[in-house]
Parts: sequence; structure tokens; C-alpha cells
Amino acid sequence: MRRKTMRDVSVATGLSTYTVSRALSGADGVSAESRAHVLKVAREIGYIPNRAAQELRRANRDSVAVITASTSNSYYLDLMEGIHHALRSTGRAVIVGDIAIDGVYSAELEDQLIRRLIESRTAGVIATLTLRPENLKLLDQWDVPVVFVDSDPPEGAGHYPSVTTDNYEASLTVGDHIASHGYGNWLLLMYPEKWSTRFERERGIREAAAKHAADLTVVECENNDLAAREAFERHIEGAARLPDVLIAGNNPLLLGALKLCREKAIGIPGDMAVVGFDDFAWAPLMDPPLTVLDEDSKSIGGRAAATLTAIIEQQIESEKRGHSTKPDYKPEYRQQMPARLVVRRSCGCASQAREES
Amino acid sequence: MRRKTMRDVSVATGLSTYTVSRALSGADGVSAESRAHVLKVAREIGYIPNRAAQELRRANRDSVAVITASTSNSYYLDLMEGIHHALRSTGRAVIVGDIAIDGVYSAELEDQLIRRLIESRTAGVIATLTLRPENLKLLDQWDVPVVFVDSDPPEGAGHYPSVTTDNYEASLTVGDHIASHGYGNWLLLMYPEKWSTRFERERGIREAAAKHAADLTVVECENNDLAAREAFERHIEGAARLPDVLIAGNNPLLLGALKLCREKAIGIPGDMAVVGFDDFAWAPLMDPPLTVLDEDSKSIGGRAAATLTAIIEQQIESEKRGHSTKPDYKPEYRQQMPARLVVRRSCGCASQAREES
DNA sequence: ATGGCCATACTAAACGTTTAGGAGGCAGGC
DNA sequence: GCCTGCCTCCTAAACGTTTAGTATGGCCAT
Repeated sequence: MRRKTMRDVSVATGLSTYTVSRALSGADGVSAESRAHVLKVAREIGYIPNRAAQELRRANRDSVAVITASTSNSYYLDLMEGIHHALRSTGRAVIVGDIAIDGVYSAELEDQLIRRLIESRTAGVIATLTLRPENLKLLDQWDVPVVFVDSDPPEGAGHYPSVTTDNYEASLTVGDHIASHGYGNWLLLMYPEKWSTRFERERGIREAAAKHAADLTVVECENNDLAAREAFERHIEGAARLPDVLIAGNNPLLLGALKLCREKAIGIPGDMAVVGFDDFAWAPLMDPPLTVLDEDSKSIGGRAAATLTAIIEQQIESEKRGHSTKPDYKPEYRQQMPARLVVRRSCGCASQAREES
Repeated sequence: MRRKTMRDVSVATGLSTYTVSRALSGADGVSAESRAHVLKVAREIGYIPNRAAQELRRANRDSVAVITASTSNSYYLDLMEGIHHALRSTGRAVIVGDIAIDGVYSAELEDQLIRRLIESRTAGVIATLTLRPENLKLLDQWDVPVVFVDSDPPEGAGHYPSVTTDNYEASLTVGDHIASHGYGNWLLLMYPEKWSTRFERERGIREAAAKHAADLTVVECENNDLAAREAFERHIEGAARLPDVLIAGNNPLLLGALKLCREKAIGIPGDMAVVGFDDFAWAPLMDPPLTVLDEDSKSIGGRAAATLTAIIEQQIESEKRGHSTKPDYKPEYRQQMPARLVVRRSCGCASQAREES
């Protein structure tokens, strides 16, 4: 059975493709009867429009891309849920582009993906990591709006919208809390700078350490649990004694470190306290329950998607009026969401019993 | 700056669009010099092809969609990683369509998504749940191949490819293991039938219970932790005593049940043993470490993507030869992957010490 | 010379929509 | 009767590619 085109509907109804098009799209210039007739016939013969043709003709872009690298971190799930949820009502499809190979970021993949997104005239991009400046420039040339989520634009592109946790504030909170336990020897386990949340998180912890006169060591490793485990092991083998407290930069790193603790029978919080970033479903059930800094990933994702949608809509509007078609990045699109310290027991707090489930 | 089209390259090189097209696509019929010249000029003026036009003209579909519902289950992460990994080399983009609203499957959303996928002439579909028969028929009419992953085709569509864990075998293994502990009173907590893995899992457990003369109760709840918690609570309130062992149908349900155990101070495995389906990163670190049936989600995802790719390629081949363009579903595309019981301590096994990290 | 063959390149017609520019008909006001 | 304005609908030209059909020139064998 040959695919039905608009011409088929046109022939079957005896109306021109003009009328069919207007009827199906809900535009005016068509009588109520004609419209009803067209809709009926279209349904009967199983006509489904061809988006490639639509897009070509009206030069409208209608899907949104999310760029991720290494989604092994479970907070991506919430982020994605937030994004999907917010985008649902706009009718835009979500294209997920992962630019990591076996968990490691690849610049080449990033270039390929960006090119591909431009080829398919993507309506907008949500980036979960800092993009290369060349690629950002390319997207700008093609008027594709970009919103950074839980990450920042590259150096010198500060006007781009971004939705992040207020990581600096958050880290200060973490630092203050562990200082309140009297720990003087801190170890911060951190992922690479490619994920730019590192800057503010590290700055906050450093500042808190200085404020509370604590010794701070920062250890960097790749963004996955195996690397974290190894880096942590190397560190404690080289050190005279265990740190008082381990601060894990995110979940995969926390996992790696805890695996080593389990293996080496390092008691938590007895031998060493532990604090992490990003809450996750199983944290309250761990042994001991983990104290973590919770960011509301779902809201962050939703907010980012909503911001992107607003920019796209505004762009479409101004295009209609013949104005510039560059995305309009308003300062208020740079948003920081508060985080919340979820105190459980791994930090050394006694029996914070049952907080939220 | 106006967007560059192929015509611009044509003018700038003094060659026809025919030559430019062939040069860029790497087809023959173009001299080496011309090709080099075209490539150089195209790069210089910043030409990027328009996919809508390409797709329209060559009627080729080139992205692949993954249909999910409620991705709160973390095994989706591995599944997706496998899919992305396998699809990377094919150059096909991945479109993720989530058809759940606030964690609950929506048929209406399914219909919308399917229509949209046909509109954009998607090359193929990976479904993580059983689709509605109407939608499957629609996809078939439009020659869009579908592969089910960790789920089955609907009734009467048994010839569709699917990649699943051998859930029946797996459940028998689980049943045998818990029977070996001497438990005689089993509780199975299960998600709705919309996720079709339920059938085989339940069948296996039922059969094992019968074989070992154990009492089995099956409790159904929505596919999320809150619902599981509530259903489990209602059950134990209505029952004379705790079951000897709780078998959780998947991770979210396991999480919900464990939360209640923690709250009610139900000791595991002392008061009640626990076994789950689907391993996850934190399971070995739980208190006690969880005994679960591990399915290799990443491989399953990869296998499904590879199968789909094979079908698509074959379809393109046969189209070239003017043959039928229906997807060719070979029987061997129905694949079952073995699962592996990861014995830790929640089942009652003593100190299975340190298995894989 | 002539014819055949190959490599290279061009022209123009698609692909399936949307939409600018009109055409026709009808109603109302002069 | 004629003009004007308003609906409704049509014709035909885009949108940016790919490709069938064709042309040109060079080379080689006859």
C-alpha cells in the first residue's frame, strides 16, 4: 500500500491541497463543512503528514536535544524526568545525545553531535556539561538556543542561560556542617573540570575549610566509581592516616569510595565520616544512612526545559515580526536553585532518626 | 547571515549542485580535484546540509526511537547505555519517548508518540513495554520495524523480535534458592501486567513454589516505590505473620518494601528474607547486602539495538533491489539472555563475603 | 575517419508540504 | 447596475536536496 500524501486526501475530497492543508492545520480560510470533510477523509484513508516536507517548507525546527556525557549518574534520571515532563505539553520531541565513549567524554563525539543537530535544524539544546566554545559559536551562528543545566557555559559566554544548583552555597553548608562535628582533616574527591559544577563546589569547600581552619586535600579522578575507588585507595595508601571526613563530589565517586571502605572495613562514621552530593533513592537505606546534599534535579530539569521553551517561543514570535532571529538570552534566565542538606548518619550525626522517606 | 545552501556552494565553486551533492556524499562521478575543491569551499563558507530536504528527497529514515514509561527504574540507565553504545557507530540519532505521566503509563501518550514517530518517518523503534495492538499495526503499515526489549509484543504478535532476560528460568533459580533456605511462606510483590516481564517472572515463581510446596501470595501494585510500600504495608497488616521471604518484582518495588522494613524495624534476613530482581550499583553496599537476580541490561540494550539495526539495514538493502519493504522478522531475532543470581546476604546466606565488587 | 566506451559534469524533475497571489461568488450599499 | 468587501477556495511557486537522463570530450580500437 503506497503511502498516502496530502494529494491523496485532496483527490479523495475533491478539494485542493491548499484547503486540505489549512483544514488539517486548523488555520482559517476553510468552511466548517470542508474542514470536517477533510478530517474525516484523512482519517479514513490513513493519511499521516510527512514532517520532513513540513520542516523543509516552513523551516521550523521542532525537536529539542539533550546533550549528556556518561549517564551512569542516577541523578540524570530525575533531570530527564523533569525535562520530559516540561516538554511534553509543547509537543516537541526529545533527542538524547550522549557524547561519552565508555563513560569518558569525547570531544570528537561532541563535534559530530553538534553538527548533526544543526543538520536537522534542532529547535534548541539543553547541555548537561560545558560545551566547546567552537561548538557554541556554531550553534549561535545557526540561531540555535542553548541552555546549560547543572553546568556552565564556557569561559567568556557568561550570558548563556543556565540552571544550576547554588553549588557554592551548598558546599558552604556542607563545610559548615562537617566543621560542626569538629573534623579537622578533610578529603574532597572530585570529578574533572569538564563538569563545571566542580568549580563552585570545590570553591565552597575550600572556603569552608579555610574558615574553619581545617586541612583540606583535593583528589581528582575520572567521573566513575572505579576510578574513584582507585584514586581513593592510592590516596589513603600514601597518607599517614585516614581523613576525618570524606566529601564525595557526586554519586559515582561516593559509590567507588564506599566500596573501598566496605572492602577495607573502614567504619563509617567511626573511622571516617562521609558526606556526598546528590541524594538518591537508596541513600536512606544504606548502612549507615548517607548524609548528602540534595539538589532537586527534577525541578532543575523542568526549569531548564521551560526556559528553553520560552526562548524558542520568543524566537518564533520575533521571526514572525521579521525581527532578528537570534535567541534572546535574558539575564534572569541564569537561575540558581537552592539545595538542601539531608542529614542522616554517615556524617557522624547520632540518630537523626526518620526524616523524609 | 543567510543560511548557506547547496546552491551557494555550487555558485562558489562554479560547479553544478549535482557535482556538489555527489562530492559531499562521497559518491562517484566526480573527479578528485572537483571533490577536493567542493569540500574546501563548503567548509569555508560554513555549509551544513539540511536534513529535512535530504530526508524528503531520499525518503530515508534515520533516527531510532526508544519508548519508555517511567524511567525511575535505574536499570534503564544501563539499558540506554547499551543502546547508545550500539547505535553510535550507525550514526543514527536516538529519540527517547517517555509515555508515562507522573510515573503512570498513559495510553493516550502512547498513541500520540507513535503518530509522531510515523510523521517523522522514524527508522525503527525499541519498545521497553508492550505496545497497544493498534499502534503496532500502524507501525507495521508504515513498515517501521519494532524490537521489544525486556518486554514482549502484544498477544498475537509473537513474530516480533524481542530481547529479554530468560525470566522464567531466572525466577526458577530464585525460587530454588529461597527454597533451599527452607522458607515455606513466600510473598511476591509485582508490578502491573503492562510490563510483560511480569508473566514469566510470576510463572517461574509460582512453579517453584509448587515444586517446593511453599505457600505463595502475590500482591500487585503500581510500578513505583510509594505504591509498593503501601501495598506491602496493607498486606502485612492483614496477615497473621510476616512471610518468610519477600520477593520484589523489580527495583522500585524493592525500594518501597525495604523502606517499610526500615520503618517497622523488620530485620533482614532475621525477621524476613528479601530477594530482588535487577542488580544495581548500590546493592552490595546495602544493609544487609541484597541478593538479587542480575540481568545484564547493558547487553540487552546493545543486543536490541543491534537487532534493530540489522533489520533496518536489511530493509534498506531489499528496498534497493525493489523488493518488499516490510521488515523481515527472523525467528532468531527473539532472544533470551541468561540471568545470574547474585547471592549476597539478604536472602539469609551467611557471609557470602566478597563477590564481584 | 568512425564508432564505442568511459569519466565527468550538467539540466531539470522530482520528494510532500505551505502559502502568496488571485479568482469566483455572494451580500450590501450606492 | 456596479462597486466594495468578505468568504472560500484554487493555482502554482517555493523550500533544499537527490538523481534520471543527457551531453561533452578524450581515448582507444577498428
